[in-house]
Amino acid sequence: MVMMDCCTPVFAGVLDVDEATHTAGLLSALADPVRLRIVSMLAAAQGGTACGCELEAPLGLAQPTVSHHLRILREAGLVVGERRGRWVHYSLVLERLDEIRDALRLRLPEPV
Amino acid sequence: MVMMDCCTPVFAGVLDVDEATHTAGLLSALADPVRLRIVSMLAAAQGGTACGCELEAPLGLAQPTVSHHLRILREAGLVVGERRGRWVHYSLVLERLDEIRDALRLRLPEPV
DNA sequence: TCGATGTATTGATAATGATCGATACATCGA
DNA sequence: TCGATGTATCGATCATTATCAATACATCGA
Repeated sequence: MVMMDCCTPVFAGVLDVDEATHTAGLLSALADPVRLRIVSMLAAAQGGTACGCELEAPLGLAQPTVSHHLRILREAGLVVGERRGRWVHYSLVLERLDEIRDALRLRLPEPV
Repeated sequence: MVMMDCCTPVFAGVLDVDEATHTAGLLSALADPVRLRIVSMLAAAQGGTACGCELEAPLGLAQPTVSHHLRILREAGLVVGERRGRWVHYSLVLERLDEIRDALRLRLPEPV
């Protein structure tokens, strides 16, 4: 059996660098155990909202660390923070989570 | 208006550390522009399969770098590699992608 | 067996990121 | 206005990671 060539490269519909970078940015914001737990805490909280001060103890992390993670989630558009008095109440942006799930729904080519 | 307390912390059903670490590991494997493009290339390739040598040129990366990314995808269970002669043909593990998408489907609490 | 080709590993380097103490900023109650 | 409390930023440190040259390993064709 002669094997001169590998296989025929057909890369139609492949993510370009910009699309891939954008999606990777969203995924990176979620690809951390602490931030996943924050997201699940916000999803489980009454009204889908919690203030940062509530997160430190269950996460077992210092306040600047929690603030750091909330900032990353905020800059990725996964959460929004609304100040109410001394506290900032964070809530999920479900549309952004849906966007991530949609980005992972690959369009496979038709079987030949 | 008196504001002595923040809000009532109710964190039932929150991801524990092990679950969060596992999901974060899967997400980290995808949270890279190069690896997202590799995944989309495999999804678009004939038969859902491509060999590593095909990826270097369109990605514009050196061979060890592509091999590095394929290894990360492989160790995360997102792709499998099958050697055929000199070449290793990689294909997607769609079940693993579904697992990620399912992990991002949050179970929101019932409205009160 | 030998040279060619595809793949994996090693080692080094530069960049990114997680963490926290210290500190500054914002808002409330008194 | 002042002290208390929640939040954000700064600076430093340590760990992780993306990249590639060099090299080793695997397989094919001759």
